[in-house]
Amino acid sequence: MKMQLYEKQAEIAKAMAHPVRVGVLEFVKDGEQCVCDIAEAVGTERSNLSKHLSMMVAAGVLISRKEGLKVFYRIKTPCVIRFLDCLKDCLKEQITEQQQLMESLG
Amino acid sequence: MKMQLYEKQAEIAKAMAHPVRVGVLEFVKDGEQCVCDIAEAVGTERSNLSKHLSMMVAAGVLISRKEGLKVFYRIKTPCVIRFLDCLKDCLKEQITEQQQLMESLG
DNA sequence: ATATAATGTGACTAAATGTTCACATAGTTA
DNA sequence: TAACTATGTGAACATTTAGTCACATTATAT
Repeated sequence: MKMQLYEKQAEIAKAMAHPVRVGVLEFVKDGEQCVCDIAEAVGTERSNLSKHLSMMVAAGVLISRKEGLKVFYRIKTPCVIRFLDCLKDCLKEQITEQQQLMESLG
Repeated sequence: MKMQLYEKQAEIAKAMAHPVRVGVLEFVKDGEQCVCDIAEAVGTERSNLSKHLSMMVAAGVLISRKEGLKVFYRIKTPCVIRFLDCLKDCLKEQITEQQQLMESLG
């Protein structure tokens, strides 16, 4: 029972557990963007990016909207943005810690 | 440059991107626990768990302390707990959304 | 209707991750 | 010292994930 919840949570975490996907989230977090612009921003092949995007949709962190030829992706819920911020906070703490190590080294 | 930051963030997210690891975090989040108790709580082989634990230490989300025969693991920084809470919030939102779908189905 | 543009898909290969087993290590107790 | 307990490690294998290519699909414009 618990295990099912853990699996679901792991699936959401996986949707952010790749540098390309973190880049996508960063790029779309302030508003929807089309695939072509996302591709340019994160520097990835279209077909590869397509797969990252569709798994992020499957995991429930992104949703898409079609308009003419283009498909726009955006973050699905505010909690994904908070999640992303938490990730950055964790990273900041790690960097701060390393700086303190540096300083104590003299 | 940005890519390096994304990789670091992805590494932290990876540390939570597995059901066993989510279970570990849940189990140790209120205080340190020894490997034997963690193993029992998440129901995993020791050697397998050992590897999950050491990668979580490498990613900077856990730290360990040795006392006699036992090794205790605990969450390294408060932001990891917030991170975990975000994950649960995301899951809750998804479940709520599904419930609404159910209801609109009648 | 044809050509063009943006995106997605399927099949395949490559790479990373997870799992298991047998064994190693470190500390403890008799 | 010998036996025991808790944990970690290395090698092998299995599984999952990522990346690439050629091609399919959908919408637009000529």
